Amino acid sequence: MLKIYNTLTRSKQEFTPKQPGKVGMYVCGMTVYDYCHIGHARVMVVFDTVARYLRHAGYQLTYVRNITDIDDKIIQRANENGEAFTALTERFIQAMHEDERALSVLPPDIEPKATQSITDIVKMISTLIERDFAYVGSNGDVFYAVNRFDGYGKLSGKNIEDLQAGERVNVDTAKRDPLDFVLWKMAKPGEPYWDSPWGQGRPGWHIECSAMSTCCLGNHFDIHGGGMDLQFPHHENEIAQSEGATGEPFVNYWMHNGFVRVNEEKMSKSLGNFFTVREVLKQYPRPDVIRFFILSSHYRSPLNYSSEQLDEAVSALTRLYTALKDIDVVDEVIDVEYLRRFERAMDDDFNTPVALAILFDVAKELNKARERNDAGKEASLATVLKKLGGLLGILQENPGDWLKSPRRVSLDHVVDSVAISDSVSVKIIEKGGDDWVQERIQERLEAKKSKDWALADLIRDELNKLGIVIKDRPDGTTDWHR
RNA sequence: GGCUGCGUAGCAGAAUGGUUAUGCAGCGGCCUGCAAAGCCGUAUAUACCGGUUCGAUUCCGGUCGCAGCCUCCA
Repeated sequence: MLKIYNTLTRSKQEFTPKQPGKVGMYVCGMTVYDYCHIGHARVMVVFDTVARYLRHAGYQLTYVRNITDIDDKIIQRANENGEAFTALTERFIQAMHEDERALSVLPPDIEPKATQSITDIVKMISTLIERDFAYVGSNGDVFYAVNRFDGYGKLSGKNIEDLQAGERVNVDTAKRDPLDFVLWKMAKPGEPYWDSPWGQGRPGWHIECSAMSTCCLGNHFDIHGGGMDLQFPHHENEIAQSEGATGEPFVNYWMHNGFVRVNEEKMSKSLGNFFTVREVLKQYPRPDVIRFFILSSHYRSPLNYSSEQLDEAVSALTRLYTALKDIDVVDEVIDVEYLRRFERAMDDDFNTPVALAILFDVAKELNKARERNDAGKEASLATVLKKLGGLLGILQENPGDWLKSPRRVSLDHVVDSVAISDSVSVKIIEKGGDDWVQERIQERLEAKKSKDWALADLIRDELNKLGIVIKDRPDGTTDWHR
């Protein structure tokens, strides 16, 4: 039985979809004016993993993740660049999709864009005005009247009085109440705009998610996710808008992922302490590495970013891929025991650290089977391991290739480029090309044959220095990996 | 200031009212020409102070420390 921690109730609850067997999930996606950073990667990977698991659990899932392609920051950035805002957003949407692919993130089923949902947004605002939840302010902007909505604050655990007490000084006089937020913003000269009953303008940030989610999934759906920081005000406002407009409950389960931190501090645009996905991929080019790093802590916990952590992910994955090496997986999972343990972990609010620990248990038993030459057991355990890895979006590459691929790229002495994915190309270590390695290994085998251990060890040391590890097989051949 | 949440071994990171998490790093052994990988064994922990309990790291209260939201932010 799947349990999900629901921010709304601050507790783990058994998951019961509205309609048996079907799940609707909406996740707040990116505002596309810059490259995705590791914090964005966490959202993508976490909810991709949730989606994979829900499907594994037998649900027919509709996964919606929106794109915010119009807002103040986009307009500002486009102006700075002297380009059309659409050119800017198109470029970064493409970059985002490249990053996703490089992280083995499967595309959501629907990816609505704010600019393509203006009709629905306008319709929802009209309804809110009709139902007296919204009004036109003295400057022509349309605002949501927060005090009209009784449940305001139920998600973030805030109450209106506290919020009013903590108000900032610069009060927008166009609003009736400082807590009110904008639904439709009038365009200033030169700004992009869409026609509406209230004049030419653009949607506020919060309304687009209300409109897009209810349009794609219905007025009332199962899961809504996003980063912790969206709890307030974004998701609180979404509830106010959607429930105000439809009169129905909006979302049953709210899921929020924790932040990525750098030196115990939130990674964010405003602090400027962020690493973009493509930056990190240059050093750790394999999709599995960043995914493993992200999934190695629970999605609600903080995740500290450091190269040590990514190095550990590389080591851990090397162990798993080493276990999988040279085994043909069979079609069907026979070792159901591990699958059940894995499901028990994932059923407990998507406990990926425990799920990963189970992969290591499988690897250990697999290695034992290998030691006693039990090929049948090896194959069946390799099958479970790959299957479980697949549910987490890892371990799907050919183990031999993976182990030989540069997955922790030293930035020193590099020369040649090699394409890793459509967004990333990585430089290979000088003198470290595959052919060169093969030659050195051949030389070492000759030295070994003539029992010139000193030379053999010298060659091995040289290879080690370049990050290449060699392994003499019992049959006299030598294997290697990076 | 108001509201959340957190504090587990060298590091990362789970879990639990009484019994091995797991990975990396360490130590001893097997294997190996020596290694590597793998296997076997092994050490190190629950911020602090009280309370509840036969027993608390786990529940409750307090102290200290950290993070987040309250303003755009995943």
